[in-house]
Amino acid sequence: MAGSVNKVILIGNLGRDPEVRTFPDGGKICNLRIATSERWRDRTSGEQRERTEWHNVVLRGEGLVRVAEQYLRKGSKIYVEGTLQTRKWQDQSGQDRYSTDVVVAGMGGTLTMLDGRGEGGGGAGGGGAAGGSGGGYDRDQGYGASYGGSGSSAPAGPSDMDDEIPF
Amino acid sequence: MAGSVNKVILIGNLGRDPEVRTFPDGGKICNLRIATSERWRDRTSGEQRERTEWHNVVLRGEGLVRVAEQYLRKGSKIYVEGTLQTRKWQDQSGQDRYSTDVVVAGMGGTLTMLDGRGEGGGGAGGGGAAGGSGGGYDRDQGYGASYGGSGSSAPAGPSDMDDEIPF
Amino acid sequence: MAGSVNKVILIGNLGRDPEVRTFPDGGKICNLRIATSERWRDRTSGEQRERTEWHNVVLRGEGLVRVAEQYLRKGSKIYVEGTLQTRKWQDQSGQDRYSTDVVVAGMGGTLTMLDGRGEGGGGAGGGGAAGGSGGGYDRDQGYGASYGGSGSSAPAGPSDMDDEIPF
Amino acid sequence: MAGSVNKVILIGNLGRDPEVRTFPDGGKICNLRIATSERWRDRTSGEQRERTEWHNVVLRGEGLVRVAEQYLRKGSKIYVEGTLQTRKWQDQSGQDRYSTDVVVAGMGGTLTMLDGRGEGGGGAGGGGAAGGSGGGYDRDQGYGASYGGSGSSAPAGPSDMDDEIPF
DNA sequence: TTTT
DNA sequence: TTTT
Repeated sequence: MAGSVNKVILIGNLGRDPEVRTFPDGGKICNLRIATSERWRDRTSGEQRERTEWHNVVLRGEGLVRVAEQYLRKGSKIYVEGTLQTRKWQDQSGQDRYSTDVVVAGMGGTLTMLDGRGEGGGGAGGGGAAGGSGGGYDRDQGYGASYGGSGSSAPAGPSDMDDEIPF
Repeated sequence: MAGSVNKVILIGNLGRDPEVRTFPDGGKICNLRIATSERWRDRTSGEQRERTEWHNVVLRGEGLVRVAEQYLRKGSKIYVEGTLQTRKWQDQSGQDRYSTDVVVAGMGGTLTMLDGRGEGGGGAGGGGAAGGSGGGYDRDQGYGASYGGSGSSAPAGPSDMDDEIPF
Repeated sequence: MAGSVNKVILIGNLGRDPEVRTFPDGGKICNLRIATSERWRDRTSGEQRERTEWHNVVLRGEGLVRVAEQYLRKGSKIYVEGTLQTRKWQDQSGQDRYSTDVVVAGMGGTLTMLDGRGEGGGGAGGGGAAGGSGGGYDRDQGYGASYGGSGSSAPAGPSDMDDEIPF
Repeated sequence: MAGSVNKVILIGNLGRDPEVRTFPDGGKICNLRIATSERWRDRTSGEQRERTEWHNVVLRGEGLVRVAEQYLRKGSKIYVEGTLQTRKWQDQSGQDRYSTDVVVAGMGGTLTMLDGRGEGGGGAGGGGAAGGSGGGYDRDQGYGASYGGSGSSAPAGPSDMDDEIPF
């Protein structure tokens, strides 16, 4: 089906430090846990209510992962743009289970830090944008999934084999 | 946490007819199953690849539900804007399970039909927008979640006279 | 044309304090000047480049204007979601001129403050969200254009009890 | 300012055929004129109102331009995602003038056709997505700005020199 | 289970 | 100038 769009935009804070996983082939992904919350006044009781939602975010692509490792910490506030993906897995008893992630990768993926100057909870150092640099993870808006370097002009460099990666 | 955003934008087709549930208090919700798909050319093999993603969409609010009942059918192409929500439930064995939905409701929720002229598979009739219906489910962009009830069907309260305001 | 979408999402900083205009009928709008900037590395020279874009943002609706007056200052970082609107006017010589604004109003409009805790440059005080107010400018996500007045401050009509509904 | 976002999302119809401009260096851009419209019921009069907004959209990057040339026609319905850019120019009398465009290019830019099957008004032929074409303008979602070919790993291939191009 |  |  051409003509489809699958886009998620989140602004929230990390509930814990980023978790990076390295695969045998050297590929890496990074898992983030992001909280968003909404507040509203209850129509009937007039009380203030709040609800926090937790999101599993997966960063793919060396540039995005490196930025996360260097600058993000528990508490960091970020903007991410990615796609919704539900993956199937099996629990110990062999039953099918499903988990839905926000995958930030490739051309449509974006990660932007919103903390004043790269603090967060740990001391990510650096600052808003690319900071260090040398890496080329600067782009359109904030850090983009621009794992440029290597000449990989494809949308999603190392993630071509995503299908095979049991992240 | 103020300062958060939780937004999902999908354009896709319904995999089946909308399913409406009515609650004891008369409230209704509507469940949609929407497919999005992405295509890309594999970098190494050069082959065309495709992956379809299925999304659970929940419409809340009488206006949205009515529009879905009247106009949407299996195959309908729509634009929806909503929020990500993961809910917890228990399976037969009492185990915790989680499901993630795209909830279209309230002020940030939008549903817009993208089919040429309100067909779909069944014969939704009508067309693009809500049409008459006297319901006031017309808004900013397409059908909005404007269960304003009280007659407040206008886009922006005091701005009804925007045309006249030389801002 | 049903089936259209006109949406702008900006995250940036105010270039100056908000400017509020009051109309004879008591209505108010607020003009903001927001900067976004992109950075990229020039492909040929390898130099770091930056380009700043300035946006005219118009807030309509008493809730949004009040929030801006109270909490926003030059330097404040905000998220806004609105629509693109180009208006025509005439310069002194009677020539047609056009200006394009991002209008934040109505149901699709959102303004969220992203500063740590409601500072900005002046001392907006308060914090992230609507603060006390009793005004109902709290909503789905951050401050919404919820000039509902009449008591309809809830996110989604019948879904007030969503927590209890096992949908 | 790191940490900024500048994003426009439009769904609308072309008011006329795409207009392609070729530069001395062989680079191309394509200008589109897209209509979006909103409908609402006037709160006081109860009358149905409608307002159409016209947007100038600029496609940059050979892939996007080629897709536009091949498949888009007056009347085509499309989804575009781009950034807001205001450019300054001088009229005959030497006065500064400004125009605001939605620029679709680079990594954040997306163009997706929403017409049933690639019709439009002329006979764009083909269909929804890029289809054959051997061009590789298929990506994440619909046609992406995947000016792959030439090994240009940069966000916006030929647009590196955008600053210099008086488009 | 949709669409192309 | 598009669309409904």
